[in-house]
Amino acid sequence: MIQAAVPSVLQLVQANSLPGLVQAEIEQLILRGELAVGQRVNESDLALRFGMSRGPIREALRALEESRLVRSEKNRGVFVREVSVREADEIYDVREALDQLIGQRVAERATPEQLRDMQAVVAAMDDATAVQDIKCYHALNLKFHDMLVDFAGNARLTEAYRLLTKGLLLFRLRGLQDGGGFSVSNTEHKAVVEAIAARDSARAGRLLRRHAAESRARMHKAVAVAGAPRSR
Amino acid sequence: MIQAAVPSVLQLVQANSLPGLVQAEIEQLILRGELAVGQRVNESDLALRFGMSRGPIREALRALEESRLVRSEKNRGVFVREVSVREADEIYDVREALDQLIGQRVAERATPEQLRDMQAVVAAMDDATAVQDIKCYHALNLKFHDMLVDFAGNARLTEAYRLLTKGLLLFRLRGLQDGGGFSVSNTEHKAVVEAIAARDSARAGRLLRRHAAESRARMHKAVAVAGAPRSR
DNA sequence: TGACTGAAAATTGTCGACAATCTGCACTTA
DNA sequence: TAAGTGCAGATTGTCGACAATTTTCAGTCA
Repeated sequence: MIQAAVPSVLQLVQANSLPGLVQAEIEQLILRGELAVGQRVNESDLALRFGMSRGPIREALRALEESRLVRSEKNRGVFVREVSVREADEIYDVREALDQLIGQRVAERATPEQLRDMQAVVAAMDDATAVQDIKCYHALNLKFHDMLVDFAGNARLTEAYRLLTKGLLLFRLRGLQDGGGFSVSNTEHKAVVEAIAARDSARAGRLLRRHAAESRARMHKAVAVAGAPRSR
Repeated sequence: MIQAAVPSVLQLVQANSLPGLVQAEIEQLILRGELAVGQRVNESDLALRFGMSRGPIREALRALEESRLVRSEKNRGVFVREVSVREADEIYDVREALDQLIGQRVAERATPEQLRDMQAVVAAMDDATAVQDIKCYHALNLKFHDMLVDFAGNARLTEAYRLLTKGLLLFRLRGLQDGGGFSVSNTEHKAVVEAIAARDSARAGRLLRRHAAESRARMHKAVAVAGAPRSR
């Protein structure tokens, strides 16, 4: 059981397939911005980089295409997907609906331990705000929402939500940072956690939806400030 | 433009990649039940069947795995996914949230022509009900919901919704038909279309969500009647 | 100078082959 | 008879090679 908690590399390789592993690897490359948005992804390069043939790479890229992180043009290769403002807006529209559901379910189902975990992360974000450590804050913010969707206890919901989140991450890679207020954001987090602690399902849902809406508004503001970059 | 509306086979093959084509083909095989739920999918067989090597087949299967229509076990092959009652329930939970959003957006955005299309389908379902043509009714029902999500005008929403719908389709393939009432279902459809026609966004959303909830209840009823089949 | 042509290079798409692994079955043994 | 063992066949995982296509770029001509 202790071993299962921290699987060895051997176990990882044995359990997961090679294409699955490189899929995760390439995904990180994209999400960390090491593969630029819009850039073409060269199969041979990746094969060389990971020390394998192009077969597994192609399989991984097909999977990534299905999860909309890359798009593929016949005979021209696959490209890191560019997410437009319009598409980010669409994503937010869906995300608001899902966040409401998440808030409700977490309020209904979160264990006391999970509740403590959430409060801890929110407190950590307060600390990060105090020192103006924006990078740390962002990491914690991602973690917070990841926890929430996990604690909602619905695998399909998690899956759908993560898909959307990746799309948004991809959008942010296009260069615009969050528009100002990140202490504001944590105030919203606190209100959500409070509602969850009070087991007020409806309120938690409403607040988390509103949080998503505010986040979307901040995105729009950032876009406007950035001089309305190419709107496609 | 006329050609674009009905693309020739040649154009299809030129535009879409081979793996993409067989992906769609295999998906149909699964959704039409020709590949039994839980069954192992043999790569060589498929390669032979489609007259190509295993490479493109494997790529297609990876994509299908990402869209959760199959699962893959290392060195053992890929299997048509079995969707449990529990998972179907999870899907419905998400679907309710999305249906509400769909109802709202369609009420806001549907063109008069689209409205007429919806009314026509609902009328056709009435006809199917009159003749007790359950097969036709189901096809129309799928079409109706497909139209709705399209008319909501949000590509990401469409994508997420279709993913869930496929999961539900897969669940139904496990053998249980809808529990009774299918004229009841169309009454709900009519109410939704009415709200849309009245441009009452909130009501359309509420009604479509309720319709999903009723559908879920019918599913549960059918499962209970079918003697609580293995719950995994 | 600028646009066009065409060959060379690079890249993707597909295939067949072989290694690694699993499955089924006959055989052995207690 | 029942459990275990080991071999043969089937199946998946990966690779290197070649065909098809696109891209690049030098050379040509108006």
